[in-house]
Amino acid sequence: MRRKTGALVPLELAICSAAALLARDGTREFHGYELAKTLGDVADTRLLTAYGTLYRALGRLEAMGLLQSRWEDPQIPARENRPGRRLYVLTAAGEAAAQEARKAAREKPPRRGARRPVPA
Amino acid sequence: MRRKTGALVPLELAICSAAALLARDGTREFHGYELAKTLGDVADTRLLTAYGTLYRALGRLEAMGLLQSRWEDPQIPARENRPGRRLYVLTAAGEAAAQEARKAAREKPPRRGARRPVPA
DNA sequence: TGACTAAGAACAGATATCTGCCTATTATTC
DNA sequence: GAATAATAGGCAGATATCTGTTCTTAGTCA
Repeated sequence: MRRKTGALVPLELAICSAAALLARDGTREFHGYELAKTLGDVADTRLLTAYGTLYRALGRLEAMGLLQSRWEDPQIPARENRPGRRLYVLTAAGEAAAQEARKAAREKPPRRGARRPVPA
Repeated sequence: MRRKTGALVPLELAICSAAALLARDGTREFHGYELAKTLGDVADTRLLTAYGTLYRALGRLEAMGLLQSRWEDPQIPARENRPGRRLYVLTAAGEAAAQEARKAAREKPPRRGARRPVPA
């Protein structure tokens, strides 16, 4: 779907909002799989049927400069016998964009029938 | 199934033999997923239905000292956007044990109906 | 020879991330 | 208001490795 330039699609907004909440709770960095589970708890599960969708959204957000990512210290996954994680942080721009998008969403509520992703 | 102490079960023999062949072809180090595909090409596919089986066998072989493992340089998987690999090498003991096991297998051929893992 | 049992094999699924291909939806254009 | 173009979303599967649980079989002992 086309997007209004500068606007966030619902999933992207959900990610940024969840990231902001996590940060407020002391978890500044998060990884995709973790976020998926978090979103799954809080929001409409249908958003998370496909991980591919989530990771692509994360990639877009990083490309837009709203998230920043780095690979965790490789010693950790090796020690814990699990795949390495890509850790994301919400940037200041991301925080601002999400705030903006939430405001826009409040002012122009979703068309009836539209699923709202995450109530944050 | 119980094992005669010091003996190798068919899958373990297959792994050691494949490792020896790979080494002879210039690939001293290999990883589980790679080996699975190799075995799949060469041997009875039924051996490879479950990766779990293979990784446990690799773990046993390492515990026996017939294989040695290390995690590859973490820069590489990060650069190539893929999970990290655990790299194995066949030890001298492993080479000897495999030779021994092959000799034993030749001298006492498998009971009828038994599937032989890899002809190497 | 037959029952017992230890341990390997199979099955299922978790952990994390990524890509290719097709479908659905949205913003724009006419 | 309908047609078009762009792109997000869904589906499927690859890349690698690991663990819990159940099934099976081979070695051992009576």
